Amino acid sequence: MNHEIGIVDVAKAAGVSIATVSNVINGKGRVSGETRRKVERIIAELGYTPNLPARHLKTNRSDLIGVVVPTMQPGRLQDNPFYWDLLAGVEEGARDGRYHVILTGIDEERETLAFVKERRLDGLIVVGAGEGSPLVPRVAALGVPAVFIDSYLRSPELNQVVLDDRSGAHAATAHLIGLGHRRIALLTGDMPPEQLPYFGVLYERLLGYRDALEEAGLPYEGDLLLRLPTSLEGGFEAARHVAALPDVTAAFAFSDVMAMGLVKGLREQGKRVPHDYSVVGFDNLFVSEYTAPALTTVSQDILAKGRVAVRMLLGQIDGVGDPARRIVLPAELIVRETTGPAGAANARNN
Amino acid sequence: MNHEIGIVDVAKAAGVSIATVSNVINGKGRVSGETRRKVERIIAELGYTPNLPARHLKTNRSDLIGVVVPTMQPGRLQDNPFYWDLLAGVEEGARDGRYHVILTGIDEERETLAFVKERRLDGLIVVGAGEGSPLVPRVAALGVPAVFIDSYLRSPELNQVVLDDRSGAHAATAHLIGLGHRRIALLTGDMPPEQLPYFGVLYERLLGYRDALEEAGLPYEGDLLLRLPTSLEGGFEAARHVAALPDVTAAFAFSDVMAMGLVKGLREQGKRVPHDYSVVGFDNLFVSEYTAPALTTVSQDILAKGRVAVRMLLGQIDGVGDPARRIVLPAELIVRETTGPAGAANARNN
DNA sequence: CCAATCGGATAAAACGTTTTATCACCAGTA
DNA sequence: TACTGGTGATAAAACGTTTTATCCGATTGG
Repeated sequence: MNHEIGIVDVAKAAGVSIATVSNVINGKGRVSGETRRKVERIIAELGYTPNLPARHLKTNRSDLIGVVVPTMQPGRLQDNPFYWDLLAGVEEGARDGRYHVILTGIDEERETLAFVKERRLDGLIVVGAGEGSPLVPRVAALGVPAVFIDSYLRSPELNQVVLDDRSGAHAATAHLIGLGHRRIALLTGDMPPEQLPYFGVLYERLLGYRDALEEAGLPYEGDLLLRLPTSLEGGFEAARHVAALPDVTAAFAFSDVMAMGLVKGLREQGKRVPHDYSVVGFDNLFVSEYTAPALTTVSQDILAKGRVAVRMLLGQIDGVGDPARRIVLPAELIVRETTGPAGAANARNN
Repeated sequence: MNHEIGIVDVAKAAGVSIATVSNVINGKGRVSGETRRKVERIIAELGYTPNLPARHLKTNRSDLIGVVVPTMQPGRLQDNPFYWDLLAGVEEGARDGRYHVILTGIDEERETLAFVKERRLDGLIVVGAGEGSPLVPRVAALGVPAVFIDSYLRSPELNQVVLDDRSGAHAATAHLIGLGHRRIALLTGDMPPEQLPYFGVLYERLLGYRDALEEAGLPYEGDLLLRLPTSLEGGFEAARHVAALPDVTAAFAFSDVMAMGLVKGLREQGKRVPHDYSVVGFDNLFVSEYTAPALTTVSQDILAKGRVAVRMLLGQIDGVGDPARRIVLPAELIVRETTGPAGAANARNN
């Protein structure tokens, strides 16, 4: 007799049909104020809670949106405490729309994405799948509303939200140039150059760097690009190379973790920051303000990124919202203590 | 005619009953090798994928496990890049068991947890709900398998996985004592003392600190406890108080972020670490190795925490596994550069 | 006064599975 | 021969919703 109470029990107790109860729950068909109130009272009394799987079977939906992140995708800033904020933004937005978020890390090569169809996911948010990623066509083929974060995909059919990486990198580089630096090393990450466009985020930052050089009439020199992993260790190792490059007085790292590794590495070489070298990072991690010295960096509002993406996705799901577009979020340069005027070291040396 | 193909289509195409198809899918009833192969072939040919909501309706399950985290719970180290690793561990473990993870941040006071029943979640992982939290009885009342992470709940009925905070704190304190420090400031967080036991993690660390003092025959002095927020800012502010405490030569912070704030604050006061003050943190964040100086801290394997928790939960769901227990994971002291012998400053001053 | 409209409610048919009870068949055994 | 037991397969009854088509007044319009 320990039977979960369902819509039929409510109907019976209220003396109405189950269709009416359903209508009350979903606020759909026509039902008089009086019966509505009665049904609602009964629902509360009985403590009825709907059986969502049943509803989902009938409606062919799931009220679930999937967030897909790469588990170990090379070239991503995988060690960053980056995803959490993003996820927090998504989750918050989804919950307002009575959706829930289902998270899954995927293996680029193998993953079949079958669960999307199986579970009848209502939408998908894909993080960090670049232009060349096999994931992109696979997701598109699913026929499910989707939005890509940090992807810079060329197809105008796809919904995207990205940071204005190019402007951010431009601002960072221009800041260094304004301080008198002429040769600025670049820590780009270690993917092969011909693949760089596939990692759109990094490519855009490279473009921003070039923009700023060009604007200042400075040459873009290939030997200033350091291809090392986008990690603390990579940045640390980069210090050796930076120190060996003649006339280089500044470095721009494409992530804060790299920048932190670099600062540490430079110090171990006996170099001081910003006295001997200026350093700029990218991301503005919450710790970047508290490193010593505090890191000059490009800030992005990751939480907002998540919020914007989910809002866009829900719009797609509900059929409202523009057919497809790319939303670009602003990047902001935050000047702290790792950057200073060029020539300080030279002045001392002379 | 654009009809999603279901189990009936497979059955028709294979010339068998739907029951048989169901059996081969689930590997349940008896079905001959021959027909099994035939059905499997048809399934592949037709590209059939099961409709999970339908299955879930029938089986009254969801193959979903929920992860519940506090959104803004006071006293938690909310800014830490902590949750992501935990979640990664959980997700990995769940996926092996064909479960998926549904994430939700909850508002302690308001949240009704209704979605657990509505969606027929198979299990719940609750993070950081202390002994006094209203969440705990609510989860227990749900009657769903659950495991609590970082909770230190007294009830032996509840499944828990925690770090060995007490031993970790003991090791940290003993390390400082071994270096000759006699008065060690403690950055505990800012919850009122009488509520401290509710934040089990912090309380255990306090106990570990006391253990070490007692072992060394040192007094436990209440005025060494600094009640400031468990954040970078809190640690930063603590520096003023630490500097004002007579004869204090070391500090133990209950999180790395606090420790980092403290180091920064001390430096702004003109104090050097570890020359004037030794500092120990807790957590071993991935950045802690790269701060300057590198942080001495207590390390915990957060990924493993997630993995262990989900394994425990799946055991509960499947009915195997011990009825209920508390798993304690080891903590390890990592000595880096923020700790050094006491008396260095005194020696200089004299 | 008849037809048309409308508000309120309902019966019953799905939705795509799993599962229980049953069946047909055959081989061995009494 | 009749019975038992096992193997392979199936028909049909759920599971708890949503939704479509229908119905029954009562009101309105001509």
